[in-house]
This record gives sequence, structure tokens and C-alpha cells, in this order.
Amino acid sequence: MRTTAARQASLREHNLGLVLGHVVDAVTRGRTPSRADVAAATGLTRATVSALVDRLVAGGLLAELDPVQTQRAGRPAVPLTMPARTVAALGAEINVDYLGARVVDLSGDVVAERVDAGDFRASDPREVLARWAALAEAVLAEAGASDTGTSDVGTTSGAGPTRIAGAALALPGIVDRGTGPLRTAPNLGWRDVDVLALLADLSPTLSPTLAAHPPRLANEADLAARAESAARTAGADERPSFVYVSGEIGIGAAVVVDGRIFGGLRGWAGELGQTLVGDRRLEEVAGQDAMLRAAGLEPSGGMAALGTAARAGDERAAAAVCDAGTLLGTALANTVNLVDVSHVVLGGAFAAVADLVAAPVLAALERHVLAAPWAPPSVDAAVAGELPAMTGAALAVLADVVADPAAWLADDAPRVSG
Amino acid sequence: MRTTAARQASLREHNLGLVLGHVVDAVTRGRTPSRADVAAATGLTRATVSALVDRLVAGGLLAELDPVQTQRAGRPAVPLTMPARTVAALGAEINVDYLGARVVDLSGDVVAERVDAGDFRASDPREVLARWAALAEAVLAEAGASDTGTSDVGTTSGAGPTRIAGAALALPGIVDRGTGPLRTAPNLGWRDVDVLALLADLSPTLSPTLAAHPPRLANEADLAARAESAARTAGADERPSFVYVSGEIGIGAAVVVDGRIFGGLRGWAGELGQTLVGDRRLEEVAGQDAMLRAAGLEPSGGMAALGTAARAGDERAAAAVCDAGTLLGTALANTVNLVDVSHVVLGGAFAAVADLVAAPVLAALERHVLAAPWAPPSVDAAVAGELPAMTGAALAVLADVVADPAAWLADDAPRVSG
DNA sequence: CGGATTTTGTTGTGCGAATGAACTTATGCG
DNA sequence: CGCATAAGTTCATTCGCACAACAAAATCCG
Repeated sequence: MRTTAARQASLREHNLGLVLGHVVDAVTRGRTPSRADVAAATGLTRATVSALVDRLVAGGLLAELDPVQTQRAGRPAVPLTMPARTVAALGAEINVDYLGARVVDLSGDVVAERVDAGDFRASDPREVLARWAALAEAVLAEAGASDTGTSDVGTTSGAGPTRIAGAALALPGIVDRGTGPLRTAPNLGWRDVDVLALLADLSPTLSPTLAAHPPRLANEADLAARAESAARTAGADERPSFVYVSGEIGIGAAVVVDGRIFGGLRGWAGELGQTLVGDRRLEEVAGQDAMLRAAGLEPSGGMAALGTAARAGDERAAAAVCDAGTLLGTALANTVNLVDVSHVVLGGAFAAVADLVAAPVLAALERHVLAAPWAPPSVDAAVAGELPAMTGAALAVLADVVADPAAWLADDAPRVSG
Repeated sequence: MRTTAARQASLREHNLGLVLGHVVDAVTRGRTPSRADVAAATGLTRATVSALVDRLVAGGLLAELDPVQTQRAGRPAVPLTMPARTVAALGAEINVDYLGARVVDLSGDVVAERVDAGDFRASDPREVLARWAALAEAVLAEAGASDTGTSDVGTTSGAGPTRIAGAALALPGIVDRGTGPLRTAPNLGWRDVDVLALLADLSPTLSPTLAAHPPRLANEADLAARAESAARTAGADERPSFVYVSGEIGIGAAVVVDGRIFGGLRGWAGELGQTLVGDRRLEEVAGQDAMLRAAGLEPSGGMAALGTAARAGDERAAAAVCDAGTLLGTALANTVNLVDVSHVVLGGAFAAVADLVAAPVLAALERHVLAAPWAPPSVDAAVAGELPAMTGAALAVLADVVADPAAWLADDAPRVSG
């Protein structure tokens, strides 16, 4: 709901965001628009767009490429893109089997990344967070991140250090939207953990860069869905809508409508694993452990082993996958009826067996979704890369910068002038 | 997502909406703010607010009250309200047991209303729509609605005719957000009915007022939830969030987050009745018919009869209500886990037995909702009046006017000058 | 009772951001 | 080489808001 008075500065801020957003959008679709293109697409005049683009370039949020030889008559256009390694964000994750951190810049490149395997079931939050912080430090150092952008280097893009816009941390549990405490992460055995306070305790041992950017916390499935959404925006005309199924041991989900994640009132939405099927929770009967048990396989092998077994003709494995798929499909049919998003994306633990699970899930959807005749359900494997929640976390931070570049430029200004 | 270029006119439009929205908000909370109050609350200057308010008053979207005697020093403030009977909307509904229409003005008063009972199971859309159109005509005539606002009357508010801002029609089925065809309304037996085309066929027999305002179509539960949301905004500080359970024969639902209805991708969200509990759909096992059957009562008596029987000690009736409540509660627990809204409002057929159903529903929520320890679930009876979907339909139209008063004033201008 | 005080609403003046037209720059084409 | 074409820039104009001074209408208080 609109709540702030619009003064003339708001106008500028709005159009600044509009221009940047348009370029970002075009670039993710593989184009590199010129100022004139942006003007035509947004409805602003070339004069206005030029002024705004100049400001964005000065602030390191856009970069000009060399004019490309075109076949057309007329002065060649200056293509615009997101600059590499000028502005980046730290995306991180703590999950049951691993923790990791990744620095992604505005252009979408992974600047640095580190992942640490482990078993964090029933772990001590303080220990794990210390371990994570050390990892994050290493990744930031590798990225050449600097918090204060000693910008007396003066040259164009690429020369300055990579500046960190912020950090986000994905957790497999319910967290308040933003910075609230972690309420519960059943599979970590964490409950009412004030992650930010614990990190603040570590503060003396942290680099200024990490200390200056306390991570915003969010649910792992929500952030993975964000990465998936970005990946699917790439080629497409419209922003994607889908139900993303995630989770390693438990089953999480996120509902994406038109590229926006539906977080509910506090950001706790998407607890699909808690759905009751019969008298048991979905993640008890269709989660990774349940599937492996039903297939008679060692838990250590993971989903990959289950997939290969089932594909190799192991009937018990195939049945386990199929049964889980049917249960999952039923829960998803309820979900689709409730939220009106008829495309399901299988991520997390289900990604590895997506080819096997898709059929029973789809069958359940087609059978039980009221709107199926008018909006045929579909089931897909996730297309975002490995550890999508980490990417999504970084993207969440960068999206905020893109949404309100004026705030970023304002932060920037004193450092440039100083 | 922001998509339009902001020129200076947008600024004015935005602030116009901000001012009107603030007054509307304050009035629903029982206050009548002055220009100075609005300025203080919005951050705009008194000068700017004055100019905007003058424009809104001239357009009939706001009205000045007589200055009230205050105890304070200083010039007495001019209180602002929504004018009565200048701008109104037609809200209507076609449901299984009745059809009706209601004219609601900006101040929230019901200007005229008419309801026609009937049995529209397996009905002919053409016939029913003709009957509905006749009813709507009568209501519009009673409201003294005129489409062209022959505003040479020239005097202040109240003198001119009531102008109709638009119409909305609630239907118990899935309809595209806006004006799409009705895909299916199982309990009416309607399927792929192009309601607007059928109404256009009736056009020659319609008054210009109704013909000029083809109703936007929406789901009955969504619109009822909107009315409920408005009713609950009244006293409160925050905008309400709840899951609204509706439905007469079937079971519909709507998710309201911060006063906004979550419609999903196409506006088809909330089909709670389709939820599978065991191997049957919720509305088959916990719907009105199922409850009455389980209680051994005549279907004709309706929910009121069931309620009185159960309260009078009829154990079979009480058990029927309780069992249905448990099933409904289980489905709602899944819903709450999925959408993170922990307050449930019982409307529609459940409103009449809300006192009996609430306990088993709440028990199921407390037992199965993961976030229950941090956000205690609650269950309520609906507080919006009779036939809330009709009110909600009118409010939907009026909300659009309030959200973009500039568009309304622009529409208005030629008529005033002509 | 009359001036000081207080708060509301109104009347100019200046500023900032976008527009639109004219202008410059850089290319291809004949 | 001149012309057409398109991209980007410069400058006067426009329009809405802020700011400040002012007018209006009440209470307060000696």
C-alpha cells in the first residue's frame, strides 16, 4: 500500500529504479540495450534516460560497453550492462549436510565460493555460526571485497575493489522476514536461536566487511525459489510462476507468482513438509529418509544412489520413488488448488530423481486440481545450478539494490567525495 | 513491479491517491481528519494537501463537514469524510440459493439492496443472468443512479444524483481475475460460461447505466473476504490477515495478508473444498450437505437448524459438526502451514455454527501448525454482515476508485464541463 | 473586553525533474 | 563528398511541491 508522500526527489528515484530495472531485465534476457532503447521502452525521453544512466554508471551500478559495429545507419549505440566485480553480495546457507557462502556480483557472475560439508543435525548454533563466519570471511577475502571503496583509483569499471552490498543467509527453518530470530529449524535441532546476536558476539573476530553487513535471514526454500525464478526469467517473456519444492531432509516449498515469492504474513509460508497426508506429515512419508528406507538403501548414499538404483531396474527403489511421488503429488494438488499456480518445480532432494518423480506427481495434479482443464499442470526439474539457496540469497540482496538504486547511490556518495 | 515512467503528473496522481487513501483509512477508524491532519500524517505540506483536497471535493470523492466546536485554541478544523450518495458501486452475487445486488456508496452506506431466493443448481446461465439483470436494474433505479452526472445542479454534496463507479459480480466458481469467462462453478453446474457476452446479448433490454458498467467477475470467497477485511480494519491499527472460509454448498476460501487478498496467478486461488482428506474432497465430507446428512437432518433446514439441534443437545448433530470441524481444521492446518496466516475466520455456511466448529478447528491448528508456538492460531466467526460477497464486490470497485482517484476525476471532468 | 496565542487554511515565490525541440556526433549509403 | 539516419546532449519550458509569509477563526488571559 502506498504510504509515503511523493516529492520531486521520489520521481527521480522512481525513474532511476525504472531505468536500472529495465537494463537488468534486458540483460538477463541476453540483450544489451542502449540509452535510446531504454527510453523507447520506458517512455522516458532520451534526455532523461541519459541523465539517469550517467548517474548509475558513476555509481557503479551500470557499465558502458564498447560501441558495437552494427549494420544499420546512424550513430552506433553504446550498449549498457551490469558491471562485473564492482557491486556484489554475499549469499550463504547453513543446512543439514553442509554450509557455504558465495559472492555474486551484479552481472550474475559467481566471484568466489566455498562450501564445507558436515553433519549439522542436533548441532550447536554457536559453533556452527563460528565455522560459517570463518568460511564467509575466506570467501569475502577471495572476492577481494572491500567495504570502503577507496575510489581514488579513479579509472573506469573493473579497477576498483568489489563492494559488498549486503549479505543474506539461508536457513532450513522458519525465520521472520528480515532479521528476526530463527524460530525453529527442526532438522538442525535449532529452536529460538537469535542468529544475529550470536554473530554479533563473534564481532571482534570478524573483518570489518562482514561485521558491517549482518546477514538478513530467510528460509532456504524461499531463497532457492528466488534463484530458480531468476534462472527461468532468463529466456522467457514473462516472469515465471511456480511452486518450488525444496528441502534436503525435510520438505520445504515456496510459491512464486509472477516472479515474486509469496512469503505470507511473516515469511514463514511454504511449510509443505508439515502437510498431513492421512495422519502423518508429508516429510515423514515422502522425505529423503523415508524414500531411502522404503527402497532398502543406506541413508548415506543419498538421492543419487536411489535414482541410479531405480533407473537400473531396482523395483523396490522404483516403487519407493513412485509412492513418494504420489504422496507428494497429492499434497501439491492441494497446494495448487489453494494458491493457483499450476507449475511445479522439483528442487532440493527431489531434483536428483525428478525424472522419476515427475510422472506420479503430474498424475496426481491432473486428477485433483480443479482448474486443470483450463491450466494444465506441469512438473519440471529445477534449472538453477548447485546450491541455489546461496545464489538466491545473494540475488535477494542485489535485487534490493536494483529496486532502490537511489539509496545505494546516496550511500556511495560520501565515500566517493571523501 | 514498477513499469511505467513517472512524469510530474504521476506525482500528482500519487499524492492525490495518498490523500484520499488517508482520509478513507481514518474515516473507517472513526475519525474525520482535517487538511492539517492529513498533511501531518502524510508528510506533505498543508498547501499541497489543500490543493489536492479541493480537487477531490470538486470531484465528489470527498466532502467537508461543518467545523465542529473544539475545546482547543486556534481556528477550528474542517473535518473531511467520504460523501454519501455521490459515488457508489454495484455489488452483486449469483449463488446456489439466491441472487442479489446491492449499491454501496463511498461512505460505506448501503443505498439500495435486493435479494431473490431461488435454487440455481444445474441452472441455465442465460435465464439466471436475465433474472439477475432485472434485479440489478431495480436496485440501480432505487438508488437513483444516473450514469451521466448532469451536474448543472451546482449545489454541494447530496444534491446531485448518485453516480455509479462500476459493478462487480461474485460467482461461486473459478473466474479469471477481472473479466475472463467463468471457467467452472461446480455447484451451479456452469462451465465455460462467458458471462459478459451473455450480458451483452441482453444489452438492448438494459438501462444505459447497467449497460455502461459490465460487471467485473470474481470469486465469491475472495469478495466476501474483502468485505470481512474491511469490517475488521474498522477498529484496528493494522490491516488484518486471515484465512476466510466461505461457501454455501461447496467450500471456498480466501487468504488475506495485510488486507490484501492473495488471488494467485489468475485469481483462482482458495479452492479449499478440493483439498483431499484421505481420498475424498473436503467439501464432500465437511460441506453443508455432508454435515446435515451426518446429523440426520433435512437438507432444507440448512445450517441454522443444525446449529440449534446441536446446541439443544442432539448428540448426533453435535458429533456431525465436531467431525466436520476436525476435518476442516486439518485442511486449514495444511493451509496455515503453507501460507503463514494463523487466523481463521469462519464465514459462509460455517458462520451459523461457528461457535461449535471453532473448537475442533482450533485444536487441529494448534496440533499441526509448525509455527503455532510463535504465532498462536485463532478461530473466529465472520463479522461482516449478511451476504458479504455483495458488499465485497462493491468495495472492490470503490477501492479502485480510491486507489486511482485521478482516473475518476479525469472521467468526471468532461461531464462537469459539458 | 481586547490583545496575545494558537491552529487552520491560503497565497505567492523558487526549485527540481521531466519534456520537447534543436543541436552535435558518428555511422552507412549512393 | 553530401545526405540520410540514429544516438546522445544542450537548453528553454512546464508543472507540482516546498517554503514562507499571510489571513482567518477560534481560545486564553490579564
